[in-house]
Amino acid sequence: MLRRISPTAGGVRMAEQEKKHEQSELYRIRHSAAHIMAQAVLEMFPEAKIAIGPPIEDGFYYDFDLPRPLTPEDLEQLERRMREIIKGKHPFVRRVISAEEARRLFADQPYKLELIEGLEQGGIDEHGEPVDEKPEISVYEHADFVDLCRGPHVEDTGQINPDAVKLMNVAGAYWRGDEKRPMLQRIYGTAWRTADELEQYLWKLEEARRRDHRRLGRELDLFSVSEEVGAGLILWHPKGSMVRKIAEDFCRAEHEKGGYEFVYTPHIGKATLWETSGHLDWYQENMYAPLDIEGQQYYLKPMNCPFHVQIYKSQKRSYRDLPLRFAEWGTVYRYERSGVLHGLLRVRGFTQDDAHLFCRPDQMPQEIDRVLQFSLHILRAFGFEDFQAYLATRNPEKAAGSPEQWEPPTEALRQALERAGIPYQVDEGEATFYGPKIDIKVKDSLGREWQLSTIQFDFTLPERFDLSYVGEDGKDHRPYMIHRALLGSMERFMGVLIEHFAGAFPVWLAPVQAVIIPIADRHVAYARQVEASLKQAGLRVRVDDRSERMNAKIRDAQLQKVPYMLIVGNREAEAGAVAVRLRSGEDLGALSLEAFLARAKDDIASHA
RNA sequence: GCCACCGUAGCUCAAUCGGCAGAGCAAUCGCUUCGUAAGCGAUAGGUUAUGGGUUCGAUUCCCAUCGGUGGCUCCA
Repeated sequence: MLRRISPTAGGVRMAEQEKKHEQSELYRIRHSAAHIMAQAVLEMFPEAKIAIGPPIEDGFYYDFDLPRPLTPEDLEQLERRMREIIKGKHPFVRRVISAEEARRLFADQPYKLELIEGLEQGGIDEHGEPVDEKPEISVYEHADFVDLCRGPHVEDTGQINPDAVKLMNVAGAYWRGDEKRPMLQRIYGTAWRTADELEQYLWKLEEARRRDHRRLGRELDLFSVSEEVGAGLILWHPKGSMVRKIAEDFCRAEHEKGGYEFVYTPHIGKATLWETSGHLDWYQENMYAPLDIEGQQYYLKPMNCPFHVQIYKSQKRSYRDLPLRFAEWGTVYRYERSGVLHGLLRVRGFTQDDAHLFCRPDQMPQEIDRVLQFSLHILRAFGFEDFQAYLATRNPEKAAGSPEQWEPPTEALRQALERAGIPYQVDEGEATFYGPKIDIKVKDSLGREWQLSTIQFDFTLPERFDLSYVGEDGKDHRPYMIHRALLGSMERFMGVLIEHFAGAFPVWLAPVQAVIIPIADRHVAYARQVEASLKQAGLRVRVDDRSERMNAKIRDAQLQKVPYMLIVGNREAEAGAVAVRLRSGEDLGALSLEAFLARAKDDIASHA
């Protein structure tokens, strides 16, 4: 899906980039392929109502209102027909027409009529998004198919490579993305310049399937979801827990070095707390029904902030105390509609690496800079190098406080991004109800973007809870508050990590760092000795003492993506050595225990 | 939540038109003791997601519920 993007303050104008993108060959190929597909669909279902069909990242789609659900066989047939149309080399002809004429042309196409309405009035584009100027109405025609469209397209259908087009799948999609409007059938397709590019794209999809954290979660015995426990609730197995624990321990240590203090808070709180915080006003649809405890209503927490605020309020604070940074691996519960749940990436109960920063207004810019840098430091430690930031601004529909109140913090976040020099885009109206925020997305090894860190300014809670500190002047002042999670949630982060590394965690994170493989039973005693000394040195090792052949043990360790396989037989036992095989398949040969340990410690320290 | 598809042994998947539910891997028990990706044999494993209906007969057809997959909407 193409993201709606706004111009950034710094240099690069996104609108221009978008324009350039529209002129690109792939854009025109995909846009044209969408028209050709619509033609094929109309031939199959003359009564079909057509909606919109834009190019998207990696392909295109078109939405239809059809008399019956499409089947995979339909897709094959449509694809064959598309190839025929392509071979016809029909020219695409653009025509600018009046709204009158457009209405006549699309008289039996209600969705098109609605689009024409929007174009005519100006101010609304085909996605229902506001645009500045009133556009002219144009149609593109090829063969016997005419579509309301602003273009651009290829010159004729022959410029599309019939071997580089493929229809992928059918999905439901609301007309104009509005769940109150009709559900249409969306056909997704992909199109490229060459058959080679198509093949590469399909390979990438296959690779993504191979790395799917749900699949690896089962194969590597990391986590599971039990139908009996409930959807969206994660059970962490010992190996997954080990990875998560190491990640958490590392982050805790960094937080302590970074000036944070750890706190623990409960999982439920009284209704009055959530009333004061504003969650019952703004966030109730994501909260679970209250529990009744001796006639009082308690809610399961969807966020940790009100609790941290209470800790702040537990004593009179001086300006000398600030900034205060309270951190907690806080487990929260949020209602998510069943259809959105997805492995570890979208769940109903999750643990945030949460923290709340309380500071004086004059400390604010510095505090934001600091947390931004800290966030990048943590993400880099886990092997992420590519970042993209999003500045989310006030949503007039869903915002506490006045626009004037929002202005300074929004500007502070923007300036912090400028100073940090990471690329960012502005997401208009995407903020939470309590303040503007910066979201940081990382790119994984397949180039996919994942949202992890979030840094959210919060000017409402200090007011709602009447937070104060005593200033130099002896008077009470209102502190600023920043809400932040760096890995985001441990569940989502683990999911991203699994996919990023395809389950082959770097040594420092690997749940089992080395498997010791005795060649025959008589080598088990020596294997145990090796195990003992490596454990002594802090390594996570196991002996595979099953009555299996060495080959089978290597294969199993390999499939479990264990970083080191240490083969021990007569030669090693005599020399006090281990024969080291890496999961890459590389054979390092026999190393003394000391030499192996040095190597392992090196890999661990460098996060390799 | 909505649209489409799906749910058979721990996992991956078979089972013709509605006619006795099967294989590989994993597990268990033996045998085997092996030098860089699967040694051999035997055993066990099922209310075909759950509940209801149609039928002489349902894994197969229908309905409901639960769960999953791909999207939409929403989101850490």
